[in-house]
Amino acid sequence: MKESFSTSEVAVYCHVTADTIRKWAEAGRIRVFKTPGGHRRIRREDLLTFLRDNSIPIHSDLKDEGVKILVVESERSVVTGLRRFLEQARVPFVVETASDGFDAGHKMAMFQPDVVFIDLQLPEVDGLELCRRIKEKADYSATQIIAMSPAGDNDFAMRALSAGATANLPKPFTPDDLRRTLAHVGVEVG
Amino acid sequence: MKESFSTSEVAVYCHVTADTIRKWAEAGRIRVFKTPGGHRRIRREDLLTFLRDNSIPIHSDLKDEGVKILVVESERSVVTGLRRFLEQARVPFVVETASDGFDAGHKMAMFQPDVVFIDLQLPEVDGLELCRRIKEKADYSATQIIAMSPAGDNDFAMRALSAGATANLPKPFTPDDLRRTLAHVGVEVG
DNA sequence: CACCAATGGGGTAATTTGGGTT
DNA sequence: ATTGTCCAAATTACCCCATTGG
Repeated sequence: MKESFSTSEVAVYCHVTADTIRKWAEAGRIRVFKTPGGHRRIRREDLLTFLRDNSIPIHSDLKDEGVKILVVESERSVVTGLRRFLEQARVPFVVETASDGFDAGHKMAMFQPDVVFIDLQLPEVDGLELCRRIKEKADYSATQIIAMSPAGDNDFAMRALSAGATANLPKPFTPDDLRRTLAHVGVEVG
Repeated sequence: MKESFSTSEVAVYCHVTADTIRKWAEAGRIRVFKTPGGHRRIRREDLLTFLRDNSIPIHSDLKDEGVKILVVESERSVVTGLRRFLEQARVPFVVETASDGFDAGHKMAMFQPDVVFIDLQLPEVDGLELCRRIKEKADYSATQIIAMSPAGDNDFAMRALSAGATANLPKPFTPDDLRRTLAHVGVEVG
């Protein structure tokens, strides 16, 4: 996530030109610091404050509400467990769900999750194929996939990893399984 | 693509003067936000909503380069026929394809098509379910769905319409079938 | 070191606002 | 009731070119 912006970048978010941002900075309307050479930089935090103070719509690129997690499953069992765990661990997060291929594709595009949980035993959709589909898109090369296969089925787990999953989570899982798996995909827990 | 406009720019699209836009903004009729200096800005999205709500013709500058069409099928037969037809008819268009539910959902979100062709005999996906999934999202209430069922199968065609399709296109189809169907979903041909 | 798109400074032009009126 | 017009003051956009940043 970008932590600071130049005047012209801020200009886009504010729907004005870079010159106007310059004026605002000179007038002290927006908080700014300068590089040794004199170029202005605006911190993300300061930009957000400014946008909020002036009721200017905030583009989703600027928001940071925590880890974005998409759960693809048919029941709601994983979501509830995940929610409880992350709340207790005080990890900021947003969870969305999808129950079929269409929803999964739609949410991937709209929500741009950091982590995707995929139940490999979905009734309608081939979970392994879903892993491949996500990973084959360059935009999602950084997206972490956690495949969920029945506990004990090692073969299934291996196939998930070769289909593009970063980690495998047995199902059902303990809080400790979850902690370990999330840590493995780079989500700081506790 | 411009993402926001000043009052005078909006005035042109609405066929009134900038002062009138100002009044509309004050009256809360059109969604607006202000720069710190007090100048009004209207987001493209909000302008389009306003124009649609008031049945004001939408200038092509506000749209992108032609009718956006998404074709959901497994072979490439429909796309090639469609391309040839639209080129010959000199209708500006952009076509994208999807071959499964995931792709369809992803392209719907990224591409935001005006018209979606759905082959009801897809091997992996239930085309009727796809129609319902698209139509149940409020964002796509204006999206036109053209279902494609085997010629002669009236029952199939009827089910497609009740699932949310605007029109049915027999498969295989003639250029005239295509012209009629496109006209029916509001694409001006010839 | 050299490149080149981006930025700053300062001056000027064009738009926009708000309020009152037609 | 809605829209178009007028005005001065304020705000924003545009322009040139030396400097900076990646």
